[in-house]
Amino acid sequence: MTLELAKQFDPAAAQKNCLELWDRLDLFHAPVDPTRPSFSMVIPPPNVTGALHLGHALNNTLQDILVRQHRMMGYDTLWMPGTDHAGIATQAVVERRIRVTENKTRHEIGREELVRRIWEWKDQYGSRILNQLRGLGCSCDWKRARFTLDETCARAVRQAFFNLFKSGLVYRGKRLVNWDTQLQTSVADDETFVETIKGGFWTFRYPLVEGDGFIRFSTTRPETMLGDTAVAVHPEDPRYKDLIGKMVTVPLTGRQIPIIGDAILVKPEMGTGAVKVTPAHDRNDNMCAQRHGLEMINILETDGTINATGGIYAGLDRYIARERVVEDMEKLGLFDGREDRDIEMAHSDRSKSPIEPFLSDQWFVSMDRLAEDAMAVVRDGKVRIVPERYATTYLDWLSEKRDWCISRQLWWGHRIPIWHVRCPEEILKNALTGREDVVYQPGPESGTWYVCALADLPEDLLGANYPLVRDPDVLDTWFSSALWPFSTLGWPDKTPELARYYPTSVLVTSREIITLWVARMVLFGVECLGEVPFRSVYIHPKILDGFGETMSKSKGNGVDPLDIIEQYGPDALRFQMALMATETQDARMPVGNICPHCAALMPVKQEHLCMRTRKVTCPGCKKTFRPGGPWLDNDEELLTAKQGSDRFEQGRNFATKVWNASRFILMNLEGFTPGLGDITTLAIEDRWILARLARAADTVTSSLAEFRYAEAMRTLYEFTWTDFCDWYLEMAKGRLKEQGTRADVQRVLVGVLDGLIRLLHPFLPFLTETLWQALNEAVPERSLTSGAVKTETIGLAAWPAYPSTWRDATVEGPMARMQELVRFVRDVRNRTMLDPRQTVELRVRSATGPASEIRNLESFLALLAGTSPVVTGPEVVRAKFSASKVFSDMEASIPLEGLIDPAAEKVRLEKQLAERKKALESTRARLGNPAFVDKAPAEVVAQLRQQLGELEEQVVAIQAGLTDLG
RNA sequence: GGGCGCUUAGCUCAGUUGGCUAGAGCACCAGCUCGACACGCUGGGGGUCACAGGUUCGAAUCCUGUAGCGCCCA
Repeated sequence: MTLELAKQFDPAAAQKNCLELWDRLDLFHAPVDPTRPSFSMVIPPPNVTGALHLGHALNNTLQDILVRQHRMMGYDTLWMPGTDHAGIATQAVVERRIRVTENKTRHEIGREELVRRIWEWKDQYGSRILNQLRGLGCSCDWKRARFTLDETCARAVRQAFFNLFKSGLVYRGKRLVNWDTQLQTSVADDETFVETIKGGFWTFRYPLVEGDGFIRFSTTRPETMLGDTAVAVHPEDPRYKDLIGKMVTVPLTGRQIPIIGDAILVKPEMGTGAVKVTPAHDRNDNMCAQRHGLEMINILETDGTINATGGIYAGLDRYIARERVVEDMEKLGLFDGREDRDIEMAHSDRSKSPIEPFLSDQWFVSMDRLAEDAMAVVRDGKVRIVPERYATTYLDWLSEKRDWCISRQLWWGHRIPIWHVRCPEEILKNALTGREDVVYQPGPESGTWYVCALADLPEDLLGANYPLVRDPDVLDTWFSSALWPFSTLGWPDKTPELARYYPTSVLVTSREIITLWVARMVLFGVECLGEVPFRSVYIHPKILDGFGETMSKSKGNGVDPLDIIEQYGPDALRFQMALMATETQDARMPVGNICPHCAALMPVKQEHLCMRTRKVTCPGCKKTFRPGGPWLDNDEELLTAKQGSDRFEQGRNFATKVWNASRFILMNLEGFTPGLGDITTLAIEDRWILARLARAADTVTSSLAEFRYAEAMRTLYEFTWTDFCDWYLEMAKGRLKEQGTRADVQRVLVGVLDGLIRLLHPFLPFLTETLWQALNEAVPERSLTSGAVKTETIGLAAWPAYPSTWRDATVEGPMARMQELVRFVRDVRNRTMLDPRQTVELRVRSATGPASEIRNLESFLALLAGTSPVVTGPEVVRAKFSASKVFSDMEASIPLEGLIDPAAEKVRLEKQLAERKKALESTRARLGNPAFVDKAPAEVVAQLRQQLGELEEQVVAIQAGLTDLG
């Protein structure tokens, strides 16, 4: 019956044991049980080669809390885990390795070999982050784990693309990319770096077609004149206003182009106030061209030489062409000078060569109708976004209806299922008649076709004369991520899982991904299945460091959750994550360096970031170490600090508190018998803790239903620490010694603990499971309510819900009064340094009602405050030289002649008096205001009147106390 | 440039439809090794709720403006 818990909770051992237990019981595997309501979620798939960071810890803790709670509530619960192939990031990592170790580019290695190497890499590191999530306690259905590039997901991608293509929603168009002329490939924005180089700023003139006038403009890239299709001026600029709509001639090509007005592109104060527009070779010009429907002329070959469009300049490198163009313009008398200028220029990370904006063929998804549909489901509440303000982010972005560029010039990813062919249409018709799995659409020139298929097509499908050529590009990673809520469930097959768990219940994610991911999932869910992918979206805050900056390893302000787990345990980490999840959009966490010698925590300062400081001295042990940061090497001499935060102490301390309270209860179960009788016959203190528990359970349940994690966590913290440990447990200490009360106290203690750890389980799974196992052994029958039964794992125990009749307000008043008196006596004891063993005489003047309540709970005043029998009633008088305090409806005093310092006591009372007088004045003023009495609700007025009376009495009482002190 | 958020105790933050004398954790001060817990117990000090207007009987809370900080998207 009794079972002694270890003196200390051991988070690492608990983690290990619980993970084994849950695995053995298959707790996380979703049963697909149609007899129960379902609750399902898909994980935002982390990058397959990534490692757990604090953002993951937050995101996944919040998901796990919901999942565990719903599992306990009896739902058929699925949390679908998995990873994302993260096209660019992953390919870049492997390419970089190959470059470093073998000094080869991907072109030298070849497509097939590179992809093979990336798979190898993925197999090696792909499970790392999932294992880290498991260590965090995430109750994902690991057996169903998916990868965005696996077979199942690939089928979904293929089907979705096919459907979109068939509906005409996929088209091929031109777009500017970052072009690396050396490697002859496009590179992503994050694979470029900006470097300032010395360049020029040339000024030229274009002649007007009509008349003798000119328009002057300046440029840093004269050769792009060959591709100009307009000259832009500000529409309000008085110098040029009248020229808008007129034509000018581009001298070197003879082309006639318009002068247009564009307030976005043109800043009138810059240069001459006129700008040439080269839509095919400049990002801003390109957007301008889209606004005005301008022609886009490409003047470059892929190697950076001028193409045939450039006429006499064709074949020249662009920089040679630049010089020639300037010379030729000068000969024409249209060159007006050159200034030196520093130019911020993008360079390729890999080849270090300057990036050329380059117009290339890309695949797009047409957003118009899809966006409309995706907006509609949020507008009419089929998808609810929490907090609500993020619905605006979502709707604003979708309303731009920017077509989605889905092709990427990469090798790692889902290859676009398009084959290019040039042939007469009859050939296609003949070959494909009757086939449902292949569709084709005309290409840019007559006789060219795009063929899309559900399964790979052989090159010779149309015979040797008409070879099919597979499109080389892969799909944007977000394309496969957008299908995640249903691709993971087996779509396009009609699987039992899909029927059971789609639409999913909730998506938990962060704000920066609303447009990239959330919107696209809705888009595709509605398009592919005709049903939204999730009912709610919860957007959680972002964790920043103590300076309000984004955490990152490269800055050296990043807390690694694995270090936190090691130092404080997974439950402490989760506790803090839950507490940080408030409605705000950022949450700060001051970061510290942990001294590698003595483990003291030293706050990270601005000057420590980004490797700016190489060495610091520990304030504790005076030894030196290196602050945490993106150090490349290991310094043999100087140890590098891990980083942490003292914030996690609260969680660790809380876990310890729960552990110790449980330990106390289990120690005191000698003679325990189950069977708590009628609640209403219990002692007031028992009914009080049950009322508090019922209230806490209710708050936790309703808070979580609204994603108010912090409120739920705080409620449990306060209930546990204050109500249960500070008060109920302390009161129980006396009652456990008395035969009359012992049985009931034991039952209430155990029953409350049982409910408490169930409520805590979603937050602190390891601690609570460990305690649950101990309780199962020591007290199999313990629940406060008949419905709850002992289960093999707390993960399947019933979620607590107590009768509303337990929330008994009539017991809370007397208890609060008793607590106030205890605090008063303790305060007096502290101030007067009374011997703790010496009892004190407490006198309480109050009406007869409160007086009898006080007498009821008198034993606790003796136990907790060390009072001798309390004197209470309306006639009680204060002794001279008393410590006293007035409460709303009572005045307490302790005769202390010779023990207190009258002068100090007077200071205290003066202060109290001032407070009350101030309150009294403002209360009088408010009640004296006829408008208030007239307009405020009656109960507010009545309440204030009562308060006025109390304050008046209090002032009189305090003044009398002062007089008594002489 | 557009959108959004924040400014409450020394620090980090709660404060759900406006209504008791504004709360917590850490830090601080004083005192406690009394068999659950020093990762603890007891008590205490500490705030002009960024600033200026406005609405209201009543504003930390609603509105407008100002200042500062920050996040996201371009």
